[in-house]
Amino acid sequence: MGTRRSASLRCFPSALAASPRKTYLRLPFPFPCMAEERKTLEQRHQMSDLERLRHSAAHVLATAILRIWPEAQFAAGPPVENGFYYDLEMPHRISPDDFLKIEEEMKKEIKANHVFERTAVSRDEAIALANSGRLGGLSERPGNVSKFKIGNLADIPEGEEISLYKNGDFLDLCAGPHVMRTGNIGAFRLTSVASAYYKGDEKNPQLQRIYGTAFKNKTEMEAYFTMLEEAKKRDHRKLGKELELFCFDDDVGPGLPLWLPRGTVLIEELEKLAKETEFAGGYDRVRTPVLARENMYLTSGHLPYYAESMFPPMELREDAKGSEGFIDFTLKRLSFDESEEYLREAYRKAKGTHTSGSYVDMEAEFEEFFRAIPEQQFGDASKIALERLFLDMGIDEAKSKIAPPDRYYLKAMNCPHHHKLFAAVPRSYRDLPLRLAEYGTCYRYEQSGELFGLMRVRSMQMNDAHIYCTEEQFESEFRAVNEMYLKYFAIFGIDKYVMRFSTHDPAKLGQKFVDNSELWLKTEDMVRGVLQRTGINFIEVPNEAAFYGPKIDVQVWSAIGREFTIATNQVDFAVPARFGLTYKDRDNTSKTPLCIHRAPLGTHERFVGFLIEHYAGNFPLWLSPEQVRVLPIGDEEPLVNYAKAIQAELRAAGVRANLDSSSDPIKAKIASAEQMKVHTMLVLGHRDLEAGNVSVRVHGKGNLGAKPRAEVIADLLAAIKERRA
RNA sequence: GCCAGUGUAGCUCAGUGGUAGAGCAGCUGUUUCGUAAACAGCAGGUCGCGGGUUCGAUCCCCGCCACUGGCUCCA
Repeated sequence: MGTRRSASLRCFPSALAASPRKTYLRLPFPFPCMAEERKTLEQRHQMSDLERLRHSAAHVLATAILRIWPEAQFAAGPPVENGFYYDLEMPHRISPDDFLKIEEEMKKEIKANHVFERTAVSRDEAIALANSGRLGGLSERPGNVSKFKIGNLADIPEGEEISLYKNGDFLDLCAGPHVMRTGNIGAFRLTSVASAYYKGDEKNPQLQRIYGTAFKNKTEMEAYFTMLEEAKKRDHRKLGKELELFCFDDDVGPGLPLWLPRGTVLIEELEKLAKETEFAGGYDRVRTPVLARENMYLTSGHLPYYAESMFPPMELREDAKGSEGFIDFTLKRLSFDESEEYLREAYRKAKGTHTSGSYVDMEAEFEEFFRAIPEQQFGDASKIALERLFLDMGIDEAKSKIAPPDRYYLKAMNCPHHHKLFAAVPRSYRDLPLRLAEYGTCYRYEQSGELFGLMRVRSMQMNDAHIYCTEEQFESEFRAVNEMYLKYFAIFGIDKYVMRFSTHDPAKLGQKFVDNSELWLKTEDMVRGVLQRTGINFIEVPNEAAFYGPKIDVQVWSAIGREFTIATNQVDFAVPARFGLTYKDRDNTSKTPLCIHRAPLGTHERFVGFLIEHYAGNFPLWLSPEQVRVLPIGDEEPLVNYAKAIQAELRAAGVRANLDSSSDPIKAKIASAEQMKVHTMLVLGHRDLEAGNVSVRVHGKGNLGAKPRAEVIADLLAAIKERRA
């Protein structure tokens, strides 16, 4: 059996949960930025000038730190999308207060304009230097071995040249490339400290990571920081509070957003858009509950491997302590036919010893145990190990504690429910394609450290649908889905996007991927063909497919150039079979449909978060939480009546129009409307009343002058109907 | 979950080992005004929560919770 990761199900939209922090730190394909992923020589040659410069800046950073803390041990210091970092270990905890001091040392190093000298050494020479503490140091450091460098050396394949780089006194194990001289680093700044595991593995020591950025010159660096300022101003968490869109509350729980009326408007407008689009595309709407019995998730395969990302189950029987379903499932997965009875007993024993522990804890422990045993040796060795581990409790006693549980889980995805709807009615080929759409709310127990405003939440509403179709229908269905994406991009003014098309790894058929080479290749060809023929901007990413079929992650860029992964589109030719979904074909045989998972708007939470940044809170009229505010100048009765009549007319036509009847002066009324980014302000004074006009002021555009009332209202209605930008 | 930082009024933020302030918002008056803020008064806080040190803690220490920046994770 595979590792936990490869065995885990990548059901529906993996990307919905992707951290934007991480996604927008990703370098453009195909250059991987992760230090943990060793770059090939070829990739190193492709390093851009800026990346070289930043990589060199990392060496200068290390040099500076050693001047202050000579005992520091360095691990890896690569360039990343927005700068560079260097990981290090030392007793002193670096804080931003130390930055000034470090930057001063860095400046000296840059001013000295040292050459980056490259030397090739043998592995033995490199190891000797590491043992003397020289690698990642300014001089030899007896007793202070360059331990991380030794670890890095081990990752260099035999036959690859081992090179060192030296700038001034600082000597480092490094494959390069670098700029010519330290003086080529035109501008730099340290930006933050963080922690990171050595080689990205949580079993390794935790290191201090110093982040910085560097540029050719000061002007470019200033532009970068200006962009960051703009991003800060557009931060969806800040705007969400200021514009009264959503909030969080401790008593409700972390990661559970509460939607205020203004934010609810955004979500409902998105729903309206999706409903119209999907209705036109032949979708049927369905509704399913937010929870389901454990058994369904055993069928789908989400339990036990996904359990830790689901909210703990609700148990309807207090005495429920065992999990027959889990045992069945585990046995089925592992094919332990011979030792089935034995394992059952062992597991019951284990359960018995953990009566107070939670199901999830128990399960994790059990699984960890399984993983520890190499596949080939599972037979006898497993029996012995199980026996040792789960020895104490007698079988009878364990049995007596077991009662079949009735356990419910909050749904983490909608697909299993939809599969049940497919199965609810006998299906014929005439019913296909069947497109079931639901904006179902899903609950995922994201780790506390992952939560991030609306971008990573624990309750999320997905713009979800599953399309069940035949292979013959696949192309046109898939094409229609892609066209839907493009339509949405046009509406939201998203002019930069890329579809990351992930395919399977032929070497991992049967392990990471469903073992049906023919179907994979066929489906991938279909997907590739559609992408090519529709002229969609896509890149192909090998080996990253979902286990049950190829997938497409949709990445978009906001107006200020930050990248978000908002949606995933996946082809599933495996799970419908697990659910036994079939339709009767023309030839009276039962066949299993293909399933396309799609959610063009992703989760409404993340999409709204994206839109807040994209529009900087200045939503187009159709989306605007408050489309119109009527502002009478003064509160004399005839004027107020005129204002009320206009508001009523707009409301009757479905426009979100409010009236500011306070006694504030008109300047103050305008100021507060502008502050809330009300799209259109209708200013009414005596002159307007007498002429039957309204004076129009649009947020961000200022006063547009007086126009006849009927004309203004007609214009507003047209702009809303067309979803004008 | 891990590392680090932060937590004072609805919001933005001052502040102190002797139980707290400002601006905006809110409320009540006055003001009746033509495109980003008229004036006055009032009210508003268990200083995140729980322990500890102290004669006394919002301040110092410990634990917890939440948020922020990263790491890990992400069907």
